[in-house]
Amino acid sequence: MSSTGDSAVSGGSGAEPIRRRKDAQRNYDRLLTEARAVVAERGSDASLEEIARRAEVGIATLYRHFPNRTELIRALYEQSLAQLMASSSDIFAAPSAWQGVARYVERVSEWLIADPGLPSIIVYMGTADADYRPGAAIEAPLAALIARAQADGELRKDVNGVDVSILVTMLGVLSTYNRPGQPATIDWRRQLGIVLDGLRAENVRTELPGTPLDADGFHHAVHKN
Amino acid sequence: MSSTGDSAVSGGSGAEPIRRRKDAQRNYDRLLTEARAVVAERGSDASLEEIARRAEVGIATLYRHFPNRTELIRALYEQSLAQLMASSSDIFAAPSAWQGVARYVERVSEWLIADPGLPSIIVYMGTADADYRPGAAIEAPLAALIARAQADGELRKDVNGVDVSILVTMLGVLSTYNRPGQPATIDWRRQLGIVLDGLRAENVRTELPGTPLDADGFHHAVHKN
DNA sequence: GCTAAAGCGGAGGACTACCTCGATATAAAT
DNA sequence: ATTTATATCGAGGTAGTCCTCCGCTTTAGC
Repeated sequence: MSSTGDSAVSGGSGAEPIRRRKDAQRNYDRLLTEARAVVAERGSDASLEEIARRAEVGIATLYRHFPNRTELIRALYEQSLAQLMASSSDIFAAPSAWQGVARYVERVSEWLIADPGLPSIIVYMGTADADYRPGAAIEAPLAALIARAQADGELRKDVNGVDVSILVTMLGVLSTYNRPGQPATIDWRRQLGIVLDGLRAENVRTELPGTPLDADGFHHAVHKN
Repeated sequence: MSSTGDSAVSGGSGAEPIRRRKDAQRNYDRLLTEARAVVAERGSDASLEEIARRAEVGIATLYRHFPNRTELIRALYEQSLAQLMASSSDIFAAPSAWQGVARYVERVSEWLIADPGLPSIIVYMGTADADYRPGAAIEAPLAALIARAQADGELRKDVNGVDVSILVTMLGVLSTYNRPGQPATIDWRRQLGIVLDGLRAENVRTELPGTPLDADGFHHAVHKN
């Protein structure tokens, strides 16, 4: 689900496809795959030696590819982010703004659910690497999408992009309760349906307390420091 | 918020108030308080030596009171559970079944939010101590309450107690994003409002996929083993 | 095939955590 | 005030982790 032949993408932090010896590339991919699995089980402070063991690679080899834990986690993070970006092209191309919002919630939740290690990875990146703003690229378009959906009278008017993102985060943590091998006992799409119904303008019955958090505040809260 | 003079309750796993020397009781309470704080920060596999350090107590003293990590976590768990039980008497005494459901969601979420360590503690108890069924006492009354709310036409008919409990779990994890000292940036009550609106029978617009999980399945999923 | 660069592996020193043991200190009962 | 059961403390053996150094192996270009 996450390791199927994307060795062309894995590597540099961006566009340059780093040239590596064949065996090195194999070990690099293997390390990344096992790291994802171990981090999913033990969190982002998992033992690097265990990751090397599972990848059947010496500990020094791990350190050759990733000089420190932060770089390893960053590689996992960027690999995942690239996948999200690829699969999210259709969010803003939805037939209606409301459907765009719905797709946003669904796609990002799906993405989080697919990898139980992601919450831990995201928090780690925020603390380790100062000013790392992953969602920056979508913040503005999302706000615009939400404004449109509200103008259309479909999305409730008392929420903003952060409120929606928090709901996504909540849905995403359900991945915690799915065992690695097992076929997912909790069907998060049921809760997704309930949440979506709660977001519709026509369904507003409860007045929400306080005021919505802004993007800065949310970033600060999630990427704790 | 959690350590204010309940030394009469702390101790045994039930009704017997264990007799201890005065200094021993003081250290016991202090250990529990600091353990809760450290577990909130680092999870249930936090360093026992750090807990002892913060409680300004020798490591051997910690082991005298709690022979192993499991007993320490269990003590935290039971202390919290007692608090929940105390504050939840009014759930089933609500004016209407729907309001009872709403109170259930609110009270339990409140309880989870108050202690960021709880999710970790609950999972740990489930794995370490085989067949430990905390919610057992409320399972049946909750199911009855839900049935009534559905019969009243207030709660959507396609959910069961587990669906509601999952939503509570989702709200509860928002505590993760509140820093210990800080005054809580994320206002979970906004998401609570959205979720409650999504639960109202009159607001059903989305058909929920699959079938709800039963209590056994939920217990299995949350208390992983 | 040969060679040089690139990669690999594991030992090892520093650190931290777990848990036990025996010596010392202290609360409380007479 | 004395005694004794209760508690406390930190050293220390074991084990796991982090990260580096350096000798050996393998790939890839000629």
